[in-house]
Amino acid sequence: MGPKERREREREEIRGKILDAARELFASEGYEAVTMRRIADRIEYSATAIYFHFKDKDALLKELCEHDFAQLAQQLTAMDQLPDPVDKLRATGLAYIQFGLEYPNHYRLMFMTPHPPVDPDEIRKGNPEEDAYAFLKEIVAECIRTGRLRPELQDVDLVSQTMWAGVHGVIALDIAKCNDNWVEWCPLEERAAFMTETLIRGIVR
Amino acid sequence: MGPKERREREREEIRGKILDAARELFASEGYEAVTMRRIADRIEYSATAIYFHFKDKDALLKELCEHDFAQLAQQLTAMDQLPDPVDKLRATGLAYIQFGLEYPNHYRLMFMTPHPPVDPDEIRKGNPEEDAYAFLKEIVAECIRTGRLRPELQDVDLVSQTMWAGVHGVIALDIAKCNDNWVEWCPLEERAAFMTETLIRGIVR
DNA sequence: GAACTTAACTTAACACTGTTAAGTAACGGA
DNA sequence: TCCGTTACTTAACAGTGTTAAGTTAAGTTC
Repeated sequence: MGPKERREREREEIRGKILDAARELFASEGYEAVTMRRIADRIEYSATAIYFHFKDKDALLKELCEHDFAQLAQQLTAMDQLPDPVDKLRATGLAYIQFGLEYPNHYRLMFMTPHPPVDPDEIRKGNPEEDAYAFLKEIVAECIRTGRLRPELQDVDLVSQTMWAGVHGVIALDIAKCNDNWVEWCPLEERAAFMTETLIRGIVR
Repeated sequence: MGPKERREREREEIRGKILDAARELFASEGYEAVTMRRIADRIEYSATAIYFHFKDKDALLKELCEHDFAQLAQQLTAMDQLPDPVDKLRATGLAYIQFGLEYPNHYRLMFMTPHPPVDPDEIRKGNPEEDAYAFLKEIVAECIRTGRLRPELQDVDLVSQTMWAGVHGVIALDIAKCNDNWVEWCPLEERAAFMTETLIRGIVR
């Protein structure tokens, strides 16, 4: 169906090129350090060309984050195959920390930087395939349902948010303070393992 | 002793004015949103005048952070009067979260933003009066010494860093995600209490 | 008391940022 | 062939942190 579709495809292609260049630069140097002009240089366009594909720099970031959120959710759902729900919980926590360790700059933008609230229209939560928090909640709910947690723990959100905060604390503190010679840091894997283990010990029956 | 000291005093005075203006603006609007020119406007000086008192914008931030670190340590040490070491640990965790809640913008700069490593010369750690981490370590050490923790837990740093990461996770996630309508957040006090309680239950004998 | 030095500034400017306005060249459809 | 749309470019704007050069007042020295 002719040139109309070809142009659509070309447009999509350069959009992708912009995203790729931005992802690479953001990931290696951080959002603030990267300029529109440098992104444009990478793909041999002028800086203003980007504005024909994205509203502004934040829109670029937002799109990348959405992709990363989905990727995180996908990596976590791999833990769903474990038979024991408490094992699932532990493995999910460790996988979460690993994600942060692997993509620290993405993690910073996703979870350590305040964002404007999401437009209620385009909120599409609850699908564990795309929503890591929904996945976590499902595991916690399963732990409660099968009687693995202390009987007074019935608030799925409270338990989920605390597990999340725990692993977030480990990786976020590491990202912000890894080259801080004030504290003699234990190896990250040790801290990750001990955090998940301690939280789980604190909630299981 | 004459005009020399008066000038020294005057210099100190405007230095303080700059710091006060910067603190107020940083705290209410965040570091990046505040410009040197606006700080200068507040105290009715030109922007360049600031550079006679501080090397650059980062130096301003660094000095403010140092002050805040000391204030945090001071607030935490108030918990030292509690008789029971485990109670101390719990109260310290809650006080830490309260500090973050009270000064979220300071907290962001202190603990959620990567900083260049501290110059080894001017590192002055270990004094619990000024060093919150040293204070935490002392409490954990006391818990271990008095046999309140599980016997296999002998690494003071690992336990301290995990307690820290836990409360950091609660407040850091709240600061970054408080206006995120994706997740239905439990009240912060609930999350704070449950985190400290769960971690403590996970480490006590 | 006049001349000189120094400290504490101010104004002007630089190199950069994200972003927008105005202009241009190529292409598809009538 | 003309026209309008699309996809861009160059030039420019307002704003940033920071520096260079000029100014003014005070203190010091002869």
